[in-house]
Amino acid sequence: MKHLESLNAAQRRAVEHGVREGDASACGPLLVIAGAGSGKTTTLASRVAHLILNGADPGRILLLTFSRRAADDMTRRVERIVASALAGANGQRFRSAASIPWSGTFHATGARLLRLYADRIGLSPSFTIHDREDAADLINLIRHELGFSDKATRFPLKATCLGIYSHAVNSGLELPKVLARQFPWVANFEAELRALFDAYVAAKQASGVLDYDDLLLYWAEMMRADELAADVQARFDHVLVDEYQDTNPLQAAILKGLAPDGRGLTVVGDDAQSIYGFRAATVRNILDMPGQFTPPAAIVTLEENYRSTAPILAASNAVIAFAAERFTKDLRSDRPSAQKPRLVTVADDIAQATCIAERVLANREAGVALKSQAVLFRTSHHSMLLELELTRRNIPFVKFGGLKFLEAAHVKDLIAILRWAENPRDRIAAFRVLQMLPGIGPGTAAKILDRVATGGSPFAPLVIYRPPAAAHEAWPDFVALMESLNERRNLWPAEMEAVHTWFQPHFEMRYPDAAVRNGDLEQLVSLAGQYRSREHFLTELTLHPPEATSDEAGPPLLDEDYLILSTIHSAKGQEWQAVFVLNVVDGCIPSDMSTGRPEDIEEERRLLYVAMTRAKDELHLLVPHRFHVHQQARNGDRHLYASRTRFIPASIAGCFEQTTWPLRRRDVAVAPPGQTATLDLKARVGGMWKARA
DNA sequence: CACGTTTTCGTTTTT
DNA sequence: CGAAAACGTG
Repeated sequence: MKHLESLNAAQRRAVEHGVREGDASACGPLLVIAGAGSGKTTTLASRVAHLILNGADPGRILLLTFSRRAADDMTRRVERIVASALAGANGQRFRSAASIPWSGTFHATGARLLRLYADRIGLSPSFTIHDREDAADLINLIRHELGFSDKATRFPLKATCLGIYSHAVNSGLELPKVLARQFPWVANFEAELRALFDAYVAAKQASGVLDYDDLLLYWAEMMRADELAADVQARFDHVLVDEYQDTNPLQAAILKGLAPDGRGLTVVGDDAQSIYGFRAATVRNILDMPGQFTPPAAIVTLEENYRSTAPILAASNAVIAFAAERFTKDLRSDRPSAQKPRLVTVADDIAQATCIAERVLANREAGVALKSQAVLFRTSHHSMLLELELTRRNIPFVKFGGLKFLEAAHVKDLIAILRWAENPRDRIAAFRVLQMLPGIGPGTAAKILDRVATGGSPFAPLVIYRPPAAAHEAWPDFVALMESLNERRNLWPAEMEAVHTWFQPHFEMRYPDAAVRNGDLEQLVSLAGQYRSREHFLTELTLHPPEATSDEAGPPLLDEDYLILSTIHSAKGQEWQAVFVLNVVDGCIPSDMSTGRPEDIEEERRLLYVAMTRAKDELHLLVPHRFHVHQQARNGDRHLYASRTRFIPASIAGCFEQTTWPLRRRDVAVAPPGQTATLDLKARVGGMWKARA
């Protein structure tokens, strides 16, 4: 068949596993270990297409991916492969027939199934979903109610509490173990935390609300109930999971429930790219997968790298070779190149930004579009200075990761109104909404909330409520809005317009910089038009928040050219011709936050490996010797010195071409590759007086 | 009890 | 430095 011709032998084995001519019904479990750039997406998409072409029903395939983007990408490819395999015949008809209705992240799929089965598991089908911030706010509320916020006790903050809870749920470990392993400094609060979590679960249930972890937890519980489990299993003939190295024990349990005997199960991943340990992901999932079944799952390993040049791959392999545990073999490339990846020493973080801006522009002159170049970094704020420099030079860019659009207070305000209307029991949404009115604070809001009924007309009691004097004027309009939303007097997305109109004056009153923030609201309103219903809009937005932010007002046009800025985590699965990695320095990679335990260090090493293996032709690792500490008084000039990351010791420095920037003829002549660069004092001294932002 | 001002504190990655 | 907690005032 045509779609198999372009695959190599291993890829082909993975694609064809268990499929006989015209019969895809008897596939045993399959594990595909897919090294970076080994054509993983192509292979997985080809397998799905192959299943369909051999009679599998696309509607009975479940495709679990790591992100929404990966899901979309995958389904597009499947459609294309199927269509082209049938070209000339009835390809057009197949294109739509090949779309995969059940594809998405674990969380989104969980939400969808839970809504479907809501009345059978005692959930309201109009449950709303708390994002990280909402969940933390609810925990905080309880933390205060239980009196854990006394100043003397130094009880963990809301985000830490939620982190502990989340880790316990996702890892399936007992609380003491979680505390000992991940949060030793608060281990003495075990009893209090237990009480807090108990009350937190009760509060969520009383509010008709699920948090991210619940989407997995309830799904997993559902798969433990025989009758429901059988029902869900019967929906799917094939279950395929991408990026399996970044799943956690809870997700593994769900998978086991979906395919207890492994029939129709395919998982794909690379243990060397496991970088979500902080979310309780564990490589054990992928390593132990084959042995879960009798007979054990078949294993196919993809080791041919089609992405990077040989020198880039050699350097990446050298970095990962130091990993404490390694399970896959080194990757091979057949793309020779004379150019080694560059290890560029710069004076400080300002020089780093200048260096990249110039190099990016030079590349573009040489014909490499901005879109084919990416700057990667460990943490979101590492790109701050670069963003300033790019803006100064009018170089357009889009930044992935460190999502801020949905976290903006005014955006959350608007969404909270919709969410409260959707689920009148959602306390956190209600709290937020009520306090937007003048004269209403936490106390009054709580009082009002007790009056909101759960029955047929939940907002009716508000009509007769007498608000504090300051809120008197705004009250009738507000109640009218909530009632109209509850009764769905306007169709979606007209509802959104109504909410926006009501919110506008309060918004202007509340935020002194309303003019600046207004664009976000308009964007939100126009975004609403893209969703079929209020529920769909709310769910999608919390589960798949817009992942990119741009330096320009609106989202960049598709045909525009822009540079990619991304956290390494968000760069997963992607590739670019030229890749720049910022701050390849101890304290940044590895982050000084996670140098405590050996496992943390190992994950940071894999992070660098992931960053490096994104590059096709050109890779620059930047090593600033000095950077400004960001936590200081305005105009401060405190800075600290850093040294090259421990993951690139002298013994493998020969894999890189070492340069300094700005490049001087002298440096090129004096420092042969493989030797540590000489200290560039001039650049340092010169850098001292450079204008700072 | 709301709301403005002062003080303290911590500080990644994301569904 | 910025967010969140603590404090003080009307």
